[in-house]
Amino acid sequence: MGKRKIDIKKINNKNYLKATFSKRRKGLFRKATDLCCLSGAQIAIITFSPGNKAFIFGQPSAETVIDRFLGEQASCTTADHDDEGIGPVEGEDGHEDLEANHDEEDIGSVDAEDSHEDSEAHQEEEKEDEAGGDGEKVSVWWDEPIDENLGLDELQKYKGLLECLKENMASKLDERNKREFYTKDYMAMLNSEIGSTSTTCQERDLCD
Amino acid sequence: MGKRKIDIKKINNKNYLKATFSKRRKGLFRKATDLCCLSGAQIAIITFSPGNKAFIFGQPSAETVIDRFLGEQASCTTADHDDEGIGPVEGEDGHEDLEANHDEEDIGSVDAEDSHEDSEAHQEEEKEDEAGGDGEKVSVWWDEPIDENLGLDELQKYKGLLECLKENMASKLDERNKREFYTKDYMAMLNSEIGSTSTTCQERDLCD
DNA sequence: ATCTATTAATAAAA
DNA sequence: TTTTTATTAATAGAT
Repeated sequence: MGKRKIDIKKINNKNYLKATFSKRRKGLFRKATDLCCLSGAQIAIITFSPGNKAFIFGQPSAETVIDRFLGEQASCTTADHDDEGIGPVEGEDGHEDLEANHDEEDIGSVDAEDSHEDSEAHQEEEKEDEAGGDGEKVSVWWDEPIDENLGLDELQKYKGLLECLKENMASKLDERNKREFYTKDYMAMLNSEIGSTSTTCQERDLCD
Repeated sequence: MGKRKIDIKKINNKNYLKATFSKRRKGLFRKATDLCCLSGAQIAIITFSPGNKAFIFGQPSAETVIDRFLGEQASCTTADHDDEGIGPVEGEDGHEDLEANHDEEDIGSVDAEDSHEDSEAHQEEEKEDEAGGDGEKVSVWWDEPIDENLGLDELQKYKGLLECLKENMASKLDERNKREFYTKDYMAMLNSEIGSTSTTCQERDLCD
């Protein structure tokens, strides 16, 4: 879509890569915005740039959608012997496929509510340090500090999420690992300090 | 981008909504594919259609990226008094913003590895029930049963994830809720049956 | 960072 | 429906 067609293959020139990632990441989020506004879909996008920086999109919030996804993943079909999909996500149709395995996506009942939710989909906070801010940009809800999205009411969902994750894992672990997981890790969690606000989890090497 | 420009506002016509969601959801995933291939970024997209069906995109897998996101969220800045971003995600640059608050995204060191990963980004599994399958479509890794992605090795990450979530929540809860959360929910988890493979989590009403 | 030539995505029609 | 076409939208390369 430019002055010349490019191959979709790894870009090695660093400057070109940077420019391309920036442009296309914004384009991706814009597409997600449009899709949310048009259809009322809930979408979360987590992007780790080549430099390992996170860019998050979420409608209504990334956490909300992630929780829903993880919760539904864990809530139902946790059998480990069949090879069909999970299929816990069903609103009102009669299908049973969680993923889009065929073209007819599904829509559900949406024509009952009229068009009155395109405004709440534009709560921008994009801080662009460009010179001439002519103010024609509308608000987006991505690129905001994650803490903003982690309101206390989100915590209620984490409670359920953790339970769901537990169930999901429990069904996958063999007895030995189950025992180890439950006893060691959960007990460690219970016994650990919970008052300090800046405890770190040494799963990643990104914070030192 | 069609024969006529459309407003980006809620579509009420059900058939049009269905067609539009389908087309644009595919377009969104295609854009994500391109961005991954071009830049080597890790991306996860979780989409709940208006009919509450989930469509998942993930490179290398949705779970991988989600885990990374939740882990980094929880691992660092869990203070609840300042209004700046979290900023735990730093690869090698000197920046400190987790979210894209300015245009210069960041890239990192990527020119070391040559272009040899456009092939692994195309493991399609899209089961299209179209008549003339001329086989010119390449593989994608979205739309696959989630169980496929939930290999046992993913479970290792959930262990860390749960710890991180715990830390993240602990710093947010006030003492009363902390006590309740830790004692009630975690103890319930510890005491619950973990052998049955199809336990359900009653957080959602999607599975009955 | 902005502009513009060009390709890519897609709304409406077939 | 799926496919085709007329248009708009996204963006590669240049400024």
